[in-house]
Amino acid sequence: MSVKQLKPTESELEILGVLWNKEKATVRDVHEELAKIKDVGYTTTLKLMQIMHEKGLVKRDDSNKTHIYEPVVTREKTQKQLVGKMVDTLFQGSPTQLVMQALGNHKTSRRELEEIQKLLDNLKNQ
Amino acid sequence: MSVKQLKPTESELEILGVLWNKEKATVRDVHEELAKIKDVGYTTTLKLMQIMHEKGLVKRDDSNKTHIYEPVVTREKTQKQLVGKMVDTLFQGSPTQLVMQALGNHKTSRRELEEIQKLLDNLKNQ
DNA sequence: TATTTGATACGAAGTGAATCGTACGTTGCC
DNA sequence: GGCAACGTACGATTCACTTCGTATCAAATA
Repeated sequence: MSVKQLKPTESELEILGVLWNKEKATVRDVHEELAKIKDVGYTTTLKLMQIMHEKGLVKRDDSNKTHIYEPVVTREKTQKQLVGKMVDTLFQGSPTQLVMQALGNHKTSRRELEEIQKLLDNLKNQ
Repeated sequence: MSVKQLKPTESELEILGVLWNKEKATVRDVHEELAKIKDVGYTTTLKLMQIMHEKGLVKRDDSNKTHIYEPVVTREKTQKQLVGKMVDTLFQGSPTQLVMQALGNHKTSRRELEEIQKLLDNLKNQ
């Protein structure tokens, strides 16, 4: 059995988002991505990534002066974890309600609707 | 324009969940519900509900000694708000990905699948 | 009436997240 | 060599959330 995964904080999620997209990245890489969308100091990003390392959310190669970070937790696992929590606390345990909410409140392209339809057909035939 | 709705905290969501189900409730009502699922003191629940009142998340009738609380924010608005945030930070802006996640990782009854199918048909025909 | 019960108000402590300044080391020029 | 640039480490602060103890008041009751 693996260690129970702990919930990333809001800021940690932003950093994970960058790491998931880039696969690997330095603190500066991550910071420059974040700087595009929020006003934050370099050492803040550094500190957060160090903390994430302590928590085991990311691993790093520190054999060189400039450390290279990569995510440990996957995007899918994290999505599953947080969606599950949201279903529990906000949708009374009904993922269907969540689906209805998400579908009802966003514009969805025909292409995407077809994709969902395919998954739905699969689920129905089993 | 209305005041921007602020995000309820984890504990506040638990309390809102009770209030949404009961429509109205006293602190004791809420506390007894919460006590079923977590170990917490009465004054803690009281304090939280007072803070929620200050924030405008709930309103209360304090014309009697025992105050009666009811939610100001609706379940639907709150769901929409938090789902929207989750789509942004965890699903790269794609509600479809969230739908696939929710559908793929939970057992869903045929009855519910039909319900989703109905909504999907509606969306397709417009 | 005196006591107990049950309610609100509120201060204060504990905790965790986020932020940043400063110290310090290494590398690469001039 | 000396300086500037760039990197990590880390302490200290601030802020929000959570928790609970204590004070206080009002109502019910013995």
